[in-house]
Amino acid sequence: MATDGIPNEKVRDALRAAHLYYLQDLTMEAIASELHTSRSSVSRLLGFARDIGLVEIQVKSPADRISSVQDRIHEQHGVNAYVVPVPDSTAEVDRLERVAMSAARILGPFFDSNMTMGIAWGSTLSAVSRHLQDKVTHNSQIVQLNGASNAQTTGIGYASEIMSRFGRAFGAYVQQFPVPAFFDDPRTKEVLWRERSIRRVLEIQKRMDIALFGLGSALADVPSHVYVGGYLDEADFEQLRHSEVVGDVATVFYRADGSSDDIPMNARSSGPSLSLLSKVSRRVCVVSGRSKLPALRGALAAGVMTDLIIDEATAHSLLDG
Amino acid sequence: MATDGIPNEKVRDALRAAHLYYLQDLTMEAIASELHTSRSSVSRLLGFARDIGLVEIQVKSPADRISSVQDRIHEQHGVNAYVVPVPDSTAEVDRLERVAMSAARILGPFFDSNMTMGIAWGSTLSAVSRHLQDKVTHNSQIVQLNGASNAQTTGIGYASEIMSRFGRAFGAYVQQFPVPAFFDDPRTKEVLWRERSIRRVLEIQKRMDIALFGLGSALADVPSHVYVGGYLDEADFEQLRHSEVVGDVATVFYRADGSSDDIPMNARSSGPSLSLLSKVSRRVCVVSGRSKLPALRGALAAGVMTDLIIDEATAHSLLDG
DNA sequence: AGAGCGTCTGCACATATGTGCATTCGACTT
DNA sequence: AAGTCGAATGCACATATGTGCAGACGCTCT
Repeated sequence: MATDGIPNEKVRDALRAAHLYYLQDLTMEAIASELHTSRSSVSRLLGFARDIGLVEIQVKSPADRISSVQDRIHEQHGVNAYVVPVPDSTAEVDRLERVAMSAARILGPFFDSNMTMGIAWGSTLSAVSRHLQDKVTHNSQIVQLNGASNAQTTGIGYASEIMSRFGRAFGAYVQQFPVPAFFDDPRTKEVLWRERSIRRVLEIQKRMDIALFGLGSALADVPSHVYVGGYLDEADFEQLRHSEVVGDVATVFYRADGSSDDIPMNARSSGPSLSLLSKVSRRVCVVSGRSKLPALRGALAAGVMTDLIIDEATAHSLLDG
Repeated sequence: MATDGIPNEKVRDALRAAHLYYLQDLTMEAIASELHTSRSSVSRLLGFARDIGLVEIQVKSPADRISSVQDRIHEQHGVNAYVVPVPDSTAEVDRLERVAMSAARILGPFFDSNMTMGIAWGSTLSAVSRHLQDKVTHNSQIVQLNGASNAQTTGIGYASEIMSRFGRAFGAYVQQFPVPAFFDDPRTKEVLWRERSIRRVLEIQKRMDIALFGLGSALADVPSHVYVGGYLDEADFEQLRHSEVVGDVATVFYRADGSSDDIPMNARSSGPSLSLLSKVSRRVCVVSGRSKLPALRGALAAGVMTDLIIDEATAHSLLDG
């Protein structure tokens, strides 16, 4: 069942309240008397209705796009841009939070029944997962794009929490990917990739309709989760520097020109190769913060995304540079 | 221009405010400081944003339809039903008002650029027109379905006000139909229908993508606008009674079984014949109040509508009877 | 029956939002 | 330059909405 343990009656009331409030502009007071309950209950009921996704609010830019920034990004880089307004003064953390919230809202309409969405993991995705609006879908699934365990931990807690938040929000089946983020030996990966249990996941990945990911910025001042979680050692870093890596998508690395060939680390990565990724019809990238700029430029050069959700300041920098 | 005399800057701010408020859940206070203005201005800005249709709020019934009423109506009568929740105790006038408000909201998504919508006129349509949400469309038009003038007045004020409200809300071109609601002599109609200026309108009607109308209930306790506005005289009423008429759509009459042949009054009516109307792909009917029930049954029998927007009580009566 | 537990309710209060009004600002007229 | 008008602003107040809390209610378990 999609409607877990929630009494059907409550949903019915919530639906009715939402209808009266949002479609008929009644005040909560009026709705309360109509439902024979107190105003405060109505307030809570409406909150519930929003939570379970009975109410969808869209903000549409008028046909004559105000935010020409989005258009210019589209022209220059061929991706659909969603520029999230955030004042420059905002702290980096808040900025990510706000971009993530918008991303979660934008994502809603993208995902629907009978679809498969692949998601990476990291601080960006974690933030997005915390702001997802519920939306009922059927026969849909969420699949993890790259492994999360490392020498220290299984990484289960972090990555799988992201996964399950997505699964819960959409009522989708969640397919974990229980492999390490990076293998010590590329041959291990090759062997493991032949296992049926793994191939099943790889097959699902291959059929996904949407991919959702943030960007890792290898050597930026604000290192991404992959770079501080004990996934890589000093030798690995040295190797990345030597390969002139500027960023990664789902633990697959690339250079400033978008190329990702002959980067030894990729043979050890559990993530989907960029060429495989680019077969997905919709590839949504969420970026927040100027420190991601080099990684973003590389990712754009690689043509890794079709849709970009980005904060205002970084969007401007992207165009200025 | 679609964006009349509104300074572009205001729209930009409104869009930004809407984004921050609806998509990032900021408080108006926070938005005010971000836009360097006062909280009250933000409140007004958001109101403006809603007015010009930057914000769209949808209430979606979950897949497992709560309101089985809609489904049952669909099964029994083959039309898409939208049941508007209204308590039974509500006065007839308020009821119409609330149904109209919901209708206006439901209508929004139906109409888009490059479309033509034909509309009737009457108290129901008038109410709907007063609650329309703005929506920017291009190359779209609104066409009047039936004439509005009578022996006393040209009817211009009333009908054309409805028309122009629709036109304004959608930024659509408005095509009036400057003929009497009923001709005294059917031959006058025949002759006039050959005039090029009239044929032009008839051509537009023929190509419309949506038709929107209420129902007239001929002999009900609450007579419709047509029946009190001096459009018909006592002889006409007698004739209608004799023809066993139960209602009308855009001044075209029909019987309880849905038939409309051999009703003399129809030869004098300026409205589109039911057979012509039924060629329109989407035909939306708005009904409020139990007194419309006989007219509604007849209209359903005639298969005149594809979508029905109706108040709860009347919907129940429809199923019960 | 009665204790234990979690959920739901309405109250009272804390916040957040809407709006009349007087004032200011700018564009345009005389 | 002064005058006129309308739009835009912020203040103060009126409404509307959100939420902590204590009590009520309906369970289960003993």
